[in-house]
Amino acid sequence: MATVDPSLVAHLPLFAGFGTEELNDILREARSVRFARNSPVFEEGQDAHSFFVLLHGHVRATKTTPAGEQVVVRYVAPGETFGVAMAIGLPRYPATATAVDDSVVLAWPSTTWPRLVAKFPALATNTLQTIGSRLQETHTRVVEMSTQQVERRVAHALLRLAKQSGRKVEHGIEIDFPISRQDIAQMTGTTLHTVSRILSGWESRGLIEGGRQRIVLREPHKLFVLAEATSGEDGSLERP
Amino acid sequence: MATVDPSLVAHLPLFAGFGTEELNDILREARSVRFARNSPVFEEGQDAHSFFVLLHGHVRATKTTPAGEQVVVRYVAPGETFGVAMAIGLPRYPATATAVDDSVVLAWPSTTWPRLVAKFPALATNTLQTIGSRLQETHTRVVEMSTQQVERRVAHALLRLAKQSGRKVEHGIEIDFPISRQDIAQMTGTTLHTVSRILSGWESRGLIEGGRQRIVLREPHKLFVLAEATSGEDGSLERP
DNA sequence: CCCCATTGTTGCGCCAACGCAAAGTTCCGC
DNA sequence: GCGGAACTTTGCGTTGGCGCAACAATGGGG
Repeated sequence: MATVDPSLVAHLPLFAGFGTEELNDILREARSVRFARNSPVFEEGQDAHSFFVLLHGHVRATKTTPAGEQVVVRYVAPGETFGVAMAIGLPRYPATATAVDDSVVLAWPSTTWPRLVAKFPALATNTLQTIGSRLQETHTRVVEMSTQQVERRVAHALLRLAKQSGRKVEHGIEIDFPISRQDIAQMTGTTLHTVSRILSGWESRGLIEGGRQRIVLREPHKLFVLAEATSGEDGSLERP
Repeated sequence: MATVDPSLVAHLPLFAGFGTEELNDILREARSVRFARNSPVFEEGQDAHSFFVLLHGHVRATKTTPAGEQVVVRYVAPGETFGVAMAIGLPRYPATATAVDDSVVLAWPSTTWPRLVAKFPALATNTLQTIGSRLQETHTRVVEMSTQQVERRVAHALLRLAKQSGRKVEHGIEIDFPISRQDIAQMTGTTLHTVSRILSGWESRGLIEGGRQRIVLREPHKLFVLAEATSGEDGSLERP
């Protein structure tokens, strides 16, 4: 069985502090799997057979409510771990993971986790930090949803996506995977229609450039100002 | 210095799988501290000098926005850990912790964490599970805020508080610590006024019984129905 | 015991955002 | 190259919940 080149993953947070020797030991247990665009990596409620590291592409994690509404939990960028349900004590995946672009992942059977952790305790502390960061981010999201109105939330979402998965293009920064208005709505707790209206507005103001499942930030700084605007009162500009 | 009786904490998730011997080893590093009602345990932005286990009382964790709005991150019940910033790699506390009732905590200097983890790797995995659960809960909250309207969110919040810190009383279940309308507003992302209106409505319907910083659930089941009510009721309509 | 700060209630006007509807646009498979 | 599915835009009417305001009730401190 051909294992993955350790140098490809040595820099990942999950493997911080590991040497080539140990990495090989860990990588031997993994297999690399390809997922075509729009195909599911795993589904909410399935038992958590594997945990993953994304090597290439982008993966979207969503939760579905009993009423059938979907909410985007997060977007996974290359290098990040996902599907670590077992590590946090869940027998089933709490969300659905979908490849939004052709993607390549490393997959470990969940059963290997306890053994790996026993042998390499740093895996647990590294994962603890990763999950901790995610908790922080999710709290930030709660705070935003509690205190900001939709336009600012959308601005924050775009800036975050650009930071995480932005690609420099001629006229600005393009979000490096297909993302629809609907997706953004599900990230920010609003509706497709409201997002569309907001983005249309921004496009006419030259802040962004839109397209089908495509967004380019042309004026990230102006977006940032919009996102951080202290609603208090600073005699700023609104509504042309 | 008198150490804490191991039998008092042996059942806590943080110490799952530990024997008396090991517990004494760990407890020797801690000191027990009392906080009067409404006094701060630590403040957002302070460096994370200690981590804690709540032995008695109740603690509220809040984040404050640049604009000065507060959001309640969670309520800590006896037996839970809090202030574990250092364990998840944060040099400063990401939130403010306030004793909402006279409380007693066990406090370890954050510097002891690495040493304790090195000696007792189970601490890391136990904490990983705890943080994982919190991440789950926070995601649930995001989903609720994204999809449900205020009344249902408030119902959920009350039910959760009752489950976590409810005390059986003659006429129902009372939330076991002082909690204001404002607090509930900050938990659910709405305003004091809206919460007050909702609770007044429920009180006149006999669902709850209110008072100053006091809430008794008289008809938890009816509240539950309200919280879970599938208003739209379809079952399947959407395509990712 | 009384005062006053804190907490809770409620009426009223308003607007951000939703829901519905309908049409336009882009992409993909056949 | 055609047809349909998926995605996007935009107008319009409605409304949940916010903001303001004024008042009432409660309980702790002096």
